[in-house]
Amino acid sequence: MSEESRNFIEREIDKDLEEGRYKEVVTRFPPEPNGYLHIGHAKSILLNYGLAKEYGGTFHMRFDDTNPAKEDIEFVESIKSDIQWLGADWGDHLYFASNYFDKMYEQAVELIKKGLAYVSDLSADDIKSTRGTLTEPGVNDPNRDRPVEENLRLFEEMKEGKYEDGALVLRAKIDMASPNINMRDPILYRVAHLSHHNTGDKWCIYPMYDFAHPSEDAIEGITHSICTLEFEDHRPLYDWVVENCDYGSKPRQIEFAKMYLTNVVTGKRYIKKLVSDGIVDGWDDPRLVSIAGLKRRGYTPESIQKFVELCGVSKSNSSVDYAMLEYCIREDLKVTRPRAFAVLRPVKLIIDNYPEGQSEELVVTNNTENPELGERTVTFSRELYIEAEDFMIEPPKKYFRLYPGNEVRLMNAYFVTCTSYETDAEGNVTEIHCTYDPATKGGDSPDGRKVKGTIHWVDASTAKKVTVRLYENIVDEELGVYNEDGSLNLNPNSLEVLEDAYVEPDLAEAEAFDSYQFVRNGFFTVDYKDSKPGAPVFNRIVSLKSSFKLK
RNA sequence: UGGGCUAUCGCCAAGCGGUAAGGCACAGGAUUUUGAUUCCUGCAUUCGUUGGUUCGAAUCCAACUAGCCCAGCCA
Repeated sequence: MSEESRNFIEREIDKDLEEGRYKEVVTRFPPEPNGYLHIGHAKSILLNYGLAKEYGGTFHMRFDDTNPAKEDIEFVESIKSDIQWLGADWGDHLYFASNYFDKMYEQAVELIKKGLAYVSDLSADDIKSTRGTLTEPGVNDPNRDRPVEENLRLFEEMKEGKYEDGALVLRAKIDMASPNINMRDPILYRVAHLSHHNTGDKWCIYPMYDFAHPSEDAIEGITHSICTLEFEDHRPLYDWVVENCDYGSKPRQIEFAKMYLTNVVTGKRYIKKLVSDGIVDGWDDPRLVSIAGLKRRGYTPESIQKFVELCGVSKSNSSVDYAMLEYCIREDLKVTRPRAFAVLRPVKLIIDNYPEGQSEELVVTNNTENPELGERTVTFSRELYIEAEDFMIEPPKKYFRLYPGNEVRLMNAYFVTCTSYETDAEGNVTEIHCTYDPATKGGDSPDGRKVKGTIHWVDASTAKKVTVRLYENIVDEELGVYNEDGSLNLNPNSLEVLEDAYVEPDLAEAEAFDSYQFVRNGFFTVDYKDSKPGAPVFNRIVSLKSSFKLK
């Protein structure tokens, strides 16, 4: 209700529209297909998509595939599906930078004709050494004044494959003394005899980012090219290309700060190593913050959309508290998913005064906050499983769950009073005995008697045994994933597998990605990778905000 | 050190010359058949620092300070 405040990008766009610089808004998300998308990309995707939608404009999906050395078709598909899953719909606006190679080549030729670009035979080392430093200007390339005709001939020969990789490059003629290093005659094209996933062997010269990106934007009629802060220094060059080439449209670049998250591994280098070392089981391991990982962990697109919204957009480097992401998924799942009983660390509860062999059915509400989620029937009988932590032999102060002599409510069922318990040789509780009050069916006492504790349970005669995985973020970034000597510095609690958890029988038939709130245990989803009908694996998406902790 | 950018509560973030929004986190309290949720309440006399302009500044000016980015034939 109070979103009158517009971020700085919206304000810029408003101004552009008012002043008539643009008539519409066209944005794009331009990943290079060289890896998987992570939570940071989600911000860029949703920002670009959201802006287009907000202004009734168009959103383009474009692969910035100008460097075959680093790219792979494998990533094209994964990126597309991640973006689709996130909810950014590009309609039929799917593009590949490589499809513009002809147009870019034409414009490069035009630049040569205008005397704004030249072919250089300097080696990579020479180009580097003549570029100057942060404080000293560079010196002019000896090829700088090569006649236009000769430049044209050489550039065409570059295209025809007459030169080895690295032999020649096309440079823009700008200013070797510019304080902005990007403007010191940047390279526009390099020779690379590489086969491209889209254009095959058609090209052996490829455009550099600084020439390709503004070209792509202009060709597609992008109005607002929104990118991250590190490209701020490139904007003068972006504008130079837009001004000096004739693509028929003039996009403008606006930069925003990347998003970082606390308490997660974001470094691509680390993640790659974790994957290749087999520490995690792929790019979609639920402990990672890749889009695929978050999806497998059970995060919903809606929760990520909300997260991005909540974080906002600015130009100051920031690192968002991971708790914010957890808040968003709780907020979403809380009212959209049914709540069910699951006992993660079971201990048997026997109701001594409940007739042996008897069983009854209880109707319970799936989500007390959202009646639309309906009701279900659960069975109740003499032997149940309850959470081991819901019973203590010697309770501390303020513990109001089960202990000898205490009465609690079995949620949706009856009041029970603990009468005795049994332990094994090590003193672990193996069995708890109690008596129930038949008059309290449903969980209310007709005599108005109150109990302080309510615990959840499953019927031992019908419950299904399942595997539950409790994930933590894989590591505290400050500790580093790997130590300097290469040894692993892994959070020992990053994955805990519980083999003998029990759930209500219906949950054993759950479909992949179904998610549930397990009463007092948090939010879980069925893992699509490992689950089989009748023996699902549940991943914990997020735990509840807090629970009773012993001192 | 040259250039570019940023600095508002533990973490995000509004604010754009008229006297510090909001969210997360946290802490109290109330309700509760999830120690969850919900519901109240509290949480920056102060906006990186120091000066200046002004009746009035987080907002304008100046000088400092700190952090991030740039010297790939990567994007």
